Amino acid sequence: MADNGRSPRERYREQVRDEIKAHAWTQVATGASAPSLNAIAKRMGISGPALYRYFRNRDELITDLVLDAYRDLAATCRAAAAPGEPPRARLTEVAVALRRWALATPHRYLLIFGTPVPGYSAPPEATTIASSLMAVLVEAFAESATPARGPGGAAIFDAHLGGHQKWTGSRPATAGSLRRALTFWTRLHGVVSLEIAGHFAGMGFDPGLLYATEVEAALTA
Amino acid sequence: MADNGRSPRERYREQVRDEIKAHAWTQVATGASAPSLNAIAKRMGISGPALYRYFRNRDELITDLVLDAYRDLAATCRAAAAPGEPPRARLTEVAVALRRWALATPHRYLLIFGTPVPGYSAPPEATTIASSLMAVLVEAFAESATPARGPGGAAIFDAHLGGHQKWTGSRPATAGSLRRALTFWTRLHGVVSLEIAGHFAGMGFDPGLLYATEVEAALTA
DNA sequence: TGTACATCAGTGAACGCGCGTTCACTGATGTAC
DNA sequence: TGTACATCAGTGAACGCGCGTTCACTGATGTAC
Repeated sequence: MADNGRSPRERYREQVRDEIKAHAWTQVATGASAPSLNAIAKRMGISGPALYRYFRNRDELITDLVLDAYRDLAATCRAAAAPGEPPRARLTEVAVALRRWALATPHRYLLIFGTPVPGYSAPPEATTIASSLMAVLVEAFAESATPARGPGGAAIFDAHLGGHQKWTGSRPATAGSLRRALTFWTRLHGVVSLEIAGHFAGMGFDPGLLYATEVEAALTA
Repeated sequence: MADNGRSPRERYREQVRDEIKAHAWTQVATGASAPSLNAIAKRMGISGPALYRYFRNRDELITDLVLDAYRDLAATCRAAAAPGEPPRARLTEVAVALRRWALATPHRYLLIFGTPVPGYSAPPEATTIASSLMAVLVEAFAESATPARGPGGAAIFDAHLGGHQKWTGSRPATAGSLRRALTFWTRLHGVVSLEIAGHFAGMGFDPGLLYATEVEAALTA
């Protein structure tokens, strides 16, 4: 809509780039650990080399996909954490949004958090966005009523975390909030990733219910 | 050692099969989502088609790798759960063994629990072995002093689990034990899989310490 | 112990395929005067 | 408004490569008499 000052050519470029990425996603979605330039071109009714006008090479395409996925997930989680509500409700909603996002586009989730794509290494920018995602959790836990200096091991880990807060991005948080955000995150990922990979398939129970239980437990503990 | 009655030819066959699989593993370990028959053959100083004497096709090789990995992991976990000790100690040791196993051969862990190999679907036997793995946890939790009918959501999930115990294999267990085993497992996986995929890389803290904290929390909760 | 035969591991050529990427090119679109 | 030029999207041919898989074959090993 807001084509602010960009030339028609620039707008066209971006449009085609987006189209390429869209095809890349559907390709990844239908099996294929990583998208193939030639296959995308064929789907678009375009010659293979044409894609090199838009992406320097395959890695750059993947990088773009990864960053887009990260950004979208971060935005989704941030949107889910409505600032008005109490922290616990916010965290629950973030958790729900995360699973919904993962189930809607499992390949996207797996591209980020699954087995690393062979021969490809994520750009540093990805880490930055991941941090901003984590920040949503950290902030909520920081506001949380129970600072929850847990017993035993948790205290040790909190102490250990003292010098390692680079990953929250902006303002510092207590070690306890960092730890809670981190373990909250790993617990969500544990359930979601196993569900997506189909490891609950033969077990008969409802993964959504397991998830809800786990989320509640993680927030209560 | 115990070459019980097997003909020399049979022993040779098995030996070569093992060698092929060994090469497949090192290949998977050095990047490559799935092993390539031709590449393996080249490494073995053998022509490509020769492998078809030992595996019907590529899928059969992968299946063998997957099953071997499952079996090895199950055996490792079972061995770690020394029957003499109290359940809590056993569970801790299983957890430690699991992470050790995963870190020693990340590709093996990821082949089982990571992004599914495109175009390949695990054989039903894999599920069976996975169940036997889970049984180790279930048994320990069943013996555990605190049957821990958790508050709220846990009770709901326990009720839900009522009709879905097919995955423990042999003797039935209480829903509470199943649930605890299951969530224990998802929590371990959450940390281990993120660590292996390199998602703690930029964060500076010690993943082992996080893991220990998480294990303790999971057993205390 | 020796010979005849069956088994079967491994070869080399060939199949069709898809991959990423380069190159010199055509032709349309935009820009400057 | 029209012309000259520059930009740049897209093409088609070609590169070398690796993939899984089949086929007819050679030659060694094991088995039966």
